[in-house]
Amino acid sequence: MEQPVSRRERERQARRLTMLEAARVVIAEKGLKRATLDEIAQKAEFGKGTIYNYFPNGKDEMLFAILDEVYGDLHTITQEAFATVETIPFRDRLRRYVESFLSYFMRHRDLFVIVMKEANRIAFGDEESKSLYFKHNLDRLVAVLQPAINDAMASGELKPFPAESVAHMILGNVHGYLRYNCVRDDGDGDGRADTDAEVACAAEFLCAILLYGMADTKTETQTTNDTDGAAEEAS
Amino acid sequence: MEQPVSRRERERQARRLTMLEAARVVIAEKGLKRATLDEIAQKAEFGKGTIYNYFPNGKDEMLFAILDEVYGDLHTITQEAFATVETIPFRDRLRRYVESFLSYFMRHRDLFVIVMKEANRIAFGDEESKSLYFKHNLDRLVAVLQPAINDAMASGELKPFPAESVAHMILGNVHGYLRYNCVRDDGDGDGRADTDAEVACAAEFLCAILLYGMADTKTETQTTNDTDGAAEEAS
Amino acid sequence: MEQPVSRRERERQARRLTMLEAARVVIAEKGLKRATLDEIAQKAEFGKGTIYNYFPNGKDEMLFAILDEVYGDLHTITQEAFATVETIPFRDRLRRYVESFLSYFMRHRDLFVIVMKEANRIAFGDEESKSLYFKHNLDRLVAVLQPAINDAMASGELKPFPAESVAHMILGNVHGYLRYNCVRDDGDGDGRADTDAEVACAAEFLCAILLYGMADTKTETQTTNDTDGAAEEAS
Amino acid sequence: MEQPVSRRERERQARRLTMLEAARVVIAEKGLKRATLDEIAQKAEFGKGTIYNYFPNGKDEMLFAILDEVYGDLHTITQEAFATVETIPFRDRLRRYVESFLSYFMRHRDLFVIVMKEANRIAFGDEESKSLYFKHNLDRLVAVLQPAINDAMASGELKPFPAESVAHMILGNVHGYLRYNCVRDDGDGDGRADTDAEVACAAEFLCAILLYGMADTKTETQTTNDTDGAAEEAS
DNA sequence: GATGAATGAGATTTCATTCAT
DNA sequence: AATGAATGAAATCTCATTCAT
Repeated sequence: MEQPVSRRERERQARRLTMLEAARVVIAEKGLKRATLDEIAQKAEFGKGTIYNYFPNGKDEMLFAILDEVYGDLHTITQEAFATVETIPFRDRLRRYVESFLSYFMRHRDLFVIVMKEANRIAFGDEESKSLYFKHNLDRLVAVLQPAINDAMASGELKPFPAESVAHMILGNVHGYLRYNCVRDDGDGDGRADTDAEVACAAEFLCAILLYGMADTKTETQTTNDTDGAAEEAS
Repeated sequence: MEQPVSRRERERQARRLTMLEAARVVIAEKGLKRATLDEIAQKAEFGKGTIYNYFPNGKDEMLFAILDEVYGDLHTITQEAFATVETIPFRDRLRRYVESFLSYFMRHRDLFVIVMKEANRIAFGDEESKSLYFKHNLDRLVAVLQPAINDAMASGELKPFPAESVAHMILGNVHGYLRYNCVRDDGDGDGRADTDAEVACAAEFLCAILLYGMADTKTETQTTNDTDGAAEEAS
Repeated sequence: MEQPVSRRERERQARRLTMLEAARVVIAEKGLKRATLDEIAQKAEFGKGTIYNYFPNGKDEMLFAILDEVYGDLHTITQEAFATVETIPFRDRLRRYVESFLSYFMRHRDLFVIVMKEANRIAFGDEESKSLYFKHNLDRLVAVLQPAINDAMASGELKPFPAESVAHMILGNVHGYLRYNCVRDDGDGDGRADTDAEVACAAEFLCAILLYGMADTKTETQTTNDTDGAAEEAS
Repeated sequence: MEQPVSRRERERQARRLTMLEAARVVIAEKGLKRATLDEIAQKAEFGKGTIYNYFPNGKDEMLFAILDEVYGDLHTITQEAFATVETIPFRDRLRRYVESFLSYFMRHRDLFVIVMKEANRIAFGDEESKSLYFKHNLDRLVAVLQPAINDAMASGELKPFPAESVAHMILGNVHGYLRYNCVRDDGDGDGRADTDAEVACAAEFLCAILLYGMADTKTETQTTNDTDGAAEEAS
């Protein structure tokens, strides 16, 4: 990361970024299929041939370069929340994590749109190497979450569910909330002002349910025992 | 459904189904874009032109016919679980619902794959009429869930969260679990034998967390109050 | 024409006419190529297959059946004006002829549109048998005009130009006027009221120039001699 | 026309012309509909895609590019004959004009065939923007003729008919003669030798009748008065 | 290294014609 | 005799990729 790079190399990287920026905008707007290399090249202000010098496999390679960045960022966010050895309770870490995650995609809506449009399509597609890419990146996130979850279970802060399933559930709910939110106010360029508050509120809601559930146990305490039983059964 | 239909009409419907069946297989395998009408027609053993007699707008119309069926089924499943006036507790209804929902897609894996591949791509696409289709169908499901949730909140069975958000969260988690499961054992045609047990187990897990959370409140009861506060704040 | 025909045969003819009527409307509106047999069959309220029973060669045969009728009518009109042995001057016959001809197509605008759209296209096309059809029908009209023109030349009423060229020029000018007129007020469904007057006026104009020219010979009588010379040279 | 153009641009124009040349041949032979882009591309020795780079709207755009050239040439011919301020009599201008006009299409038989086949079909078609194209180009020619006709009427050389109708009649007769001629010796590649003489002869004939009519007024001068009356009535 | 013109495989769509009912 | 569902050849148009300049 810190190695000395030639001016030439730095310029090359700058051009790569310009191209990816253009690809991001066009792919987010039209989807991978309808985004044409012509349009990306035009927006990037490079010749079509030049794009191929930087991304020999064309659009696909650009998409994965964009996804690399996204998953890299998410990995960093996840590590910042869970990888450090701190003594703060899991529930606070979770809250902070959910907030960073939501905030990241609220700030990069176009990246989220790209992920939504293309990730599942490719992940469920018949090109195994590509679908493994997503499995692998998801696993990397889970691998960061899992130890923290195990620790919290060991310390009695969390019920003893399968840690991997819990990790997926956390990720799935963040993802799900963003989807819900994107569909909801699709298109209205609402002020960034209330976004932070909105994110905080959403994180509050998600953590509340994930941690304590939606059932009101003050009135029906008799079901608590069943729950614990379930926790031990779950695969 | 029970009205007398002409033989002609019955045959027409049968051919439609044959075509949709072929489309389902091909689209699930290749995704909408890479599925060609030629291949669908070939698999259905009809001429390409015949497909156009039944689906004048081609592949797109076939996709939406398939989705209509899926969303119709999901609506039925949702109504069966929540629309009836019964006195059984919400948590049991939820459990039954989650199980039916999971079971439906476990039995129709290809439909789930199609939904995963195409629904988000279209829902986030720039053709408004099409993206509204998904918003509309999601709203229909929520509309069935919401009254049941409100009732359960009124009776004190559920905490007072915003019912719509709760509904979305339930749907999102079922969806998320299926995604997780599909990615996991993608491709291996494992025996149907343990599927029912697997579904029951997954439903157990999802309901456990959704209803009672992952936090072990026996050891840290002091946070319960925060939770209730959150419930009232959430948008 | 007057032979006894079976009811069966009469009904067959009636259906033929219904079909041609529909074809006329559709072909006039869309042109032969864009007129589909589906649309013609629908408008005629017959099955597509039935059309083929009556016109085994499809659209093309229908077009030629329509043209047969048109050229038949034009032939009749031409004969009515020129084939009878009368002693009225040529200029009066011409005037009457031009008026009938214009009137015919003013009353059957759709037929004229069909002729304009398709006749030249086919006449100049590479299917010899079809282009001969038009040559033949034009020749039939010329064959009626020519003797009358020769007579008028013999009697000194017309200058001695080649009769065939004169015949074509007459037909060409009637045709040209209709074209001009159709392009001019294309689409406005103007009242039929002034149509007769309009036709009379147009006939007057055409005959005036064809017979006496546009040059004002009262002021420049010296050119008259050249003219006669030309008349003898022309092929 | 004389501005310095880059080599690149010159080559682009050359390729455009090669493509149009191929299109001209194929469209003249088969007509617009039966001419396929495949065949045009093959004849031009370019890939199909390349044609679309130069003519994004395909065959149609090529046809109109050809027609643009034709109508441009006709406009030039018309201006050369009538737009200059000269003192030569109208009848001589007309003679020269008719000769140039006929000569142009005799030298470019394929262009005339294209005009005959497609112009009326489109002009009478239901796409208004396209039919207006022909109306507009005809009007441009009339606009050049009309002032010259008005001048000739003012100076007493022509009888006072409506100038616009006279202009259309002139154009219509040239057009009509070409049509007649084309139909007549369709296909025989007769020597160019006698073509000039033929054109001169045809021009002589057309002008003779247009200017002085076909009636022999030496024997029946009594009708002259009627004629002048008609001239003033005509619309 | 940058460029963009050229390419043609491949997809969609139309519709005249056939033929079993 | 009437029908219209089935057919597939044929045409258009797109766009990822190549490669000479």
